[in-house]
Amino acid sequence: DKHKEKEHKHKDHKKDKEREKIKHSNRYTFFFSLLKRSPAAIKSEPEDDNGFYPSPKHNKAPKREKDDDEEEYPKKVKVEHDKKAKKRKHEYEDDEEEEDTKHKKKTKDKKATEGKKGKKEEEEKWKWWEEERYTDGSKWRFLEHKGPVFAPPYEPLPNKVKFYYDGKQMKLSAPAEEVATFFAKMLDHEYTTKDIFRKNFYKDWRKEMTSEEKSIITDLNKCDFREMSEYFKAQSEARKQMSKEEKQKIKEENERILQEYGFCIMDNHKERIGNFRIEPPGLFRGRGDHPKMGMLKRRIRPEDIIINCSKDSKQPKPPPGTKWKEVRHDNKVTWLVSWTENIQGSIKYIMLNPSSRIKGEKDWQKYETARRLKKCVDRIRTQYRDDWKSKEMRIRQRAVALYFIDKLALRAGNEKEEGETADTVGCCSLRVEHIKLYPKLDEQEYVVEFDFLGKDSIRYYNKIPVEKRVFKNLQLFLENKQPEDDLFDRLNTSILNKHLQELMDGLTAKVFRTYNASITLQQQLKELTSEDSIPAKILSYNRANRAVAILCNHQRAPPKTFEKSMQNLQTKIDEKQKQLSAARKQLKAAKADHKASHDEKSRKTVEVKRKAVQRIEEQLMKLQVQATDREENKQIALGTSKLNYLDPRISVAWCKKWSIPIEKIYNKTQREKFAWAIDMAEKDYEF
DNA sequence: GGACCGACTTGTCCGCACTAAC
DNA sequence: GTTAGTGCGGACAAGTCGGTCC
Repeated sequence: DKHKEKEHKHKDHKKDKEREKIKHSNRYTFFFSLLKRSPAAIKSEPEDDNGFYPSPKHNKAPKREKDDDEEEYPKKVKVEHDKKAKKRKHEYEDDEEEEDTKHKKKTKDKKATEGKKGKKEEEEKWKWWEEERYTDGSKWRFLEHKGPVFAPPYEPLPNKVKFYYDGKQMKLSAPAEEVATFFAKMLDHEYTTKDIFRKNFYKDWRKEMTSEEKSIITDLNKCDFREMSEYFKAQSEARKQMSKEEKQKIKEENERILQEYGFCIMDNHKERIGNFRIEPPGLFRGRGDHPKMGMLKRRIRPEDIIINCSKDSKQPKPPPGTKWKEVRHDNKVTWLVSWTENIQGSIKYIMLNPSSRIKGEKDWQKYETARRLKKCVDRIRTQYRDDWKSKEMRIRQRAVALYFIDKLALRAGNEKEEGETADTVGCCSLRVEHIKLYPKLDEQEYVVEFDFLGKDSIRYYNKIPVEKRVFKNLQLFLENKQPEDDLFDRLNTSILNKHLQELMDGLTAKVFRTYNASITLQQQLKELTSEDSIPAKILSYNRANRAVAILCNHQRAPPKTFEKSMQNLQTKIDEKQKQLSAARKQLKAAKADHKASHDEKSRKTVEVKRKAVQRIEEQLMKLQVQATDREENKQIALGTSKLNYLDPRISVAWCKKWSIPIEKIYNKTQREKFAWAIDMAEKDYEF
């Protein structure tokens, strides 16, 4: 627990530093140049969307879409479960005749060779995507779990660890001491020097003090936490030095807890829970310039917990001597446990792991919605272009905002309560101060410069030429406004989403992000992949992935060890190059030798040397590819887009098409999350 | 129509365990 | 066997979006 706290501090400190760096860097424009085809290019070529549909003969997806529509209208469609399931299965098989029988054969053979164990594993892998879904809005019929795992109780400091106030030693009461340790653990970090942090901390700390402590401690600056801090450092060091046996013991204990609390039974299936541990108390550290940083995140007790499970299940027991706040049986929601957090007053949940049916279905549905957008995106684009000319200001604003959301993959931008969170914005909440207009900039006309902090206070900086009409509209929106005024004063996310709902059922602002991300991946893969070695193909994949990450502005702080590891790689490349030239020389010599002697032995030597050169060339190429990939990835995070925006079926299809093992693209967790896609997508899948 | 709430997705970060290299 | 490097997975903050109430 203590260890974790410390880690926290570390994280935040580093984060701050990197943010600052990012703020002053100008790499964005550079990275946009990496995008072979910017979203703008995609936009101006509407023909891309024509003649693009999969042939129904081999593609399973179009059928699935129907299912999706059905789920969109759960109340309207009521079909008997079994019947429908059978029907669907039948359709599925018809559809896949050839491929499917092949597949079946394969799995049969596999089962036969793997024997009993393999069979068992096969059975354990439940293909929920081949089953019927609920159409009545309920999420489950049966739910049983063991409740949450609470944070370990506070362990008071040993007496030898002292706290000093104004130079004098002072023994704190347990509650005050606990909060003090939270601060002590963060001592090395910059934000303990920040005014807001200190102020918030001090205020909340006082609430935990006895009246006597309150009267003595009146100034945070006179508090000396250094001994505490040293103690925790020593503890974490000791933890690292633990013997193998001790570490093994801890691991086993964790595994035991996982087995006991980490799974639930939902509708006849054992499913993995996502986060079954309750967050430990500590000092809140939001991201960016958060007004609540330093506040005390209080300990969650059983009395704060609401349990959700089915009536006929064995209810989880609260710890001895305690009670749950409530036990409810709501099958219209997916969570198992919830509580209200004290910093923002928001509700936190324990839900299932991404590999679960309930999350997977939703994910699949998300991509189906994005695919429906693909079919009507031309119409929508035509319409918003028309709307740029509207007589009504609100319609023009809506149309320009939608253009940004589509072209730049901006987030919707809900309003936020001022003073409650860091000052960040999305599209609808952009302010005048966040954009600059340049009628002409470096050979380009009508350039808009965006500079704002988005989600997680990550800076979005981009200069982008727009169409003349958009530019003129923006000038109009800016008229008579102060920098802190809203750019789109007649628009908010609710208006925008209502409009989008009218354009397409289920359409909201974020669907554009999903759609543009997935379509970009598909296009980039088509463009970049060529008949080449597997590492080169994977580089192409990563580049396509990277184009999406740039589009979505998914950044990361360059890894601490980046420069060093880059250097190491370069050294390796240099060595390989030396090796290569040496090998070539040897080959040349062998050839000359063979020319002179013409005997069998020298011919063989030539062969051997030739192969050696080939092998080294391959190794060198692999290293170079690795270096390129890593360099390009320095400040870009691929994970978020891979996990949340890219239709996994595109990647699966690509792997199948180019005979790349899926493991090269998805790790174990990702394969579990995308099991549905891996199972259903064939090599000709089209998003 | 707007404040507020609830449910759920998206996002970044870091330590640690694992792996590869020596 | 040791060490350096890296990818995974957990933690938890911060978004989106729909619904309700007034």
